[in-house]
Amino acid sequence: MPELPEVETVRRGLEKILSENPVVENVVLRRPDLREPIPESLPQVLRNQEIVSIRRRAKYLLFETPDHTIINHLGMTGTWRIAPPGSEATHDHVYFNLRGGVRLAFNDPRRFGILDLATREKVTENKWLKHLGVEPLDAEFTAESMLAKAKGRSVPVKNFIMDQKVVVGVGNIYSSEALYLAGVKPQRQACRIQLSEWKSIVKNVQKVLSRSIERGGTTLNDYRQVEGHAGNFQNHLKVYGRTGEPCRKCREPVKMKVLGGRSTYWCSKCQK
DNA sequence: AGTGCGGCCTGTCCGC
DNA sequence: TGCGGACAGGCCGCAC
Repeated sequence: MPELPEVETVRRGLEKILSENPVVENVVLRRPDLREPIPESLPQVLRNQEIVSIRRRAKYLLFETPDHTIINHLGMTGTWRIAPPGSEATHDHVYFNLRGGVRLAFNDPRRFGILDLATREKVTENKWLKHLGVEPLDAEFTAESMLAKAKGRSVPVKNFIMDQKVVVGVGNIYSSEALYLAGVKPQRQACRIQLSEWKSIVKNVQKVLSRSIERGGTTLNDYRQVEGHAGNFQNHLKVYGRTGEPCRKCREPVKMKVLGGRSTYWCSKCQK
């Protein structure tokens, strides 16, 4: 589920809680087999450690102690929440008991999430992080660099901008949304996109991600902010999930087609 | 090397 | 109402 805006929203929620309760007194692993096993050493490594910062890289949350980084991916259905005594839930796989009495719970029904551990000095070599491309909200994400990377790439531009080795954080929802705003058909081959079109795609990827962060992300089913609130950006989606409904600009019914195994939405009149 | 597909899991929804 | 099947926002690894 969660793409960059949802992960960033969760990061901000966790940052608020951890700035007031920074010490993890202990960790409880209730179900350590997520997509890959949670490292057995995690509880002992985190015991009585201070979380000095919580960062985001791509769709990963990075909890940093003085010596270690905890790497967490929400998968499709992962959530963090404050879990007071008595609020235990099915699929609560991990608890962080914070000094001060707050308990954080990681809940993930589909268990596509990731919880991994690295030393801070080796974190960039971690298997989940080492191949990641550029951050879309950073200055290095430019039309010129996308044009260069797309050379020789025949995949649809929509799948290309979802490729985490190219640019991170853009998933199935925001790729369709950004290409709609840019007026570019999602099925066009990446290598055929002109520089002027890349300029619009870059600008609109940044715009849609920023606006979704401002609205606390997109909640379709599972995604929740740490405080339990739904996001709001689902009310601002232009094409995603709107098959057959009128385009908000030209009233043409929105089209849907599976590209690279993922549902893709576009307006056949507004996107060239 | 690049591409496309299967697999990982569970929950929900739709049609019969 | 019950059941089977399709589908869901991610990402890796594998064949071609």
